[in-house]
Amino acid sequence: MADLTTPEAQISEDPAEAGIRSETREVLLDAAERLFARVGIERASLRAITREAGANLASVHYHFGSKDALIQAVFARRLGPINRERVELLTRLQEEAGSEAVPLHDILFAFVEPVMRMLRHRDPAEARAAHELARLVVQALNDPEGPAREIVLREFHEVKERFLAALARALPDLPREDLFWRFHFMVGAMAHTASSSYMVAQLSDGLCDACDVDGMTERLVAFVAAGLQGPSVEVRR
Amino acid sequence: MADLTTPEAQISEDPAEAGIRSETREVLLDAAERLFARVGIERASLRAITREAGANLASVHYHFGSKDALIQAVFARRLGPINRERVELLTRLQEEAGSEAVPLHDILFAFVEPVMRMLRHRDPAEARAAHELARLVVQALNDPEGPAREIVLREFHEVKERFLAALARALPDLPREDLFWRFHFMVGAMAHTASSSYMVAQLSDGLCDACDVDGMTERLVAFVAAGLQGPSVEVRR
DNA sequence: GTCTATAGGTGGATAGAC
DNA sequence: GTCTATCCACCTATAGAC
Repeated sequence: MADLTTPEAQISEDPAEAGIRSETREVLLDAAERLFARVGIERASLRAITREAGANLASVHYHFGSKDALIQAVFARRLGPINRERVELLTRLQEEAGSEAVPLHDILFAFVEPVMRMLRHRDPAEARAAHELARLVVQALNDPEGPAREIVLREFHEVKERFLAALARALPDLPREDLFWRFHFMVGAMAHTASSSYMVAQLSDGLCDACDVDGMTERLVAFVAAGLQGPSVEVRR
Repeated sequence: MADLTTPEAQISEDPAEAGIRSETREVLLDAAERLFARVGIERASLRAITREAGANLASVHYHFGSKDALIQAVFARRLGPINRERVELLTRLQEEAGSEAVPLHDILFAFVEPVMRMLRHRDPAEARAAHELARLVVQALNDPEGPAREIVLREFHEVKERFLAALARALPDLPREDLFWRFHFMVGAMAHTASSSYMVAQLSDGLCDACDVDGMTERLVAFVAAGLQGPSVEVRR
């Protein structure tokens, strides 16, 4: 992160080697991610990770400083691009809309698309890895003592603010209190879908196809849109 | 579980002692639950649990056989009653409805009420414990190698089947494929709400009150009901 | 930057006295 | 049923040679 001098840059001049991109740091991140998905973050020992990476046990401490820092790096590497893209998509929509509010459906789509694109990956192994990453994020979010929770929340912060503002404009008649609650319900539905969509396949005995990411996305957006637009309830206090 | 002989029964004749219910087994379960919530399941060592319980390290192995068995017992003890009550509430609704379909709102309410009742506990410490239990359940569900996942799924199985059937009757025009997907979205919204409702308070800068469990429940049910009843999307394959 | 060796600690489990 | 003492596997982290 603070690696501004990039002392490795002068080494790999070989074009073939540059194509393979097998720098230890990256290989370690890949291996860690794979193992986190397979056995869980806590249970993935540095010994197992470095073995998987074909690297030395001490290399993790050289490149990251600690296991916790490695964990954080794994999450930051994935979540950064996704959340940046969410914000960029929304920005583009707002530019197109000019002084109008962005349509609800478009906002929701911009929110889920960057995640769903990962799940839709052509390579089944990559798609599976994406599902497991989503699962890891939910796991991290529900582990208050875990080292990844903070990263996930920080990476999500700007997304949350921007999309809440956009939703407030798209749903001008919805009381702010309802907006916050419904945003929360929406995040829950989406997180559970991204992390456990395979469950729908077994729940429906194969009728629903979790690999049909586009269909899943459309259904999810439709469900959430209907929920957001529903009537406000009278809440007696 | 297979404790049919109950060899302890002959011991505590004292009425005062019976009221306190301080049998080691139960004390261990309480202590474990408390520690799981505080530091996470994996990070709660048997040493810390038995210290918290005022019991001996070896007592866990005597009463449960292993740490994994203790973990499973903690979850089973809580989830059993909740899920049994969900089913009972639904059964009662169906008896009242006779040959009619149970109204959607009532079905949803029966689904969430037993969970929300825990969160609404008068004692703030108990209410907090309930939130953390919900968080533990979500955590367990997202940890494929964890010993609690299987228990959670097994305890939920009958609930799932019963409520899916009831929803199918309440929403006769909804294609089955949509029903499965929307049920999944619903579970996600509810799980995230039960486990992380405190986030809404900080998200809304205090405007939303996560302690107002009744208001939260009504909003959640309204959101999900609107989502379930929304129009089916045309999905191109 | 990589690797070996090892320090220093904690974990779950169990044998056997009481 | 309870408790002590102990086994042994495994972990992260680091020092220091190359």
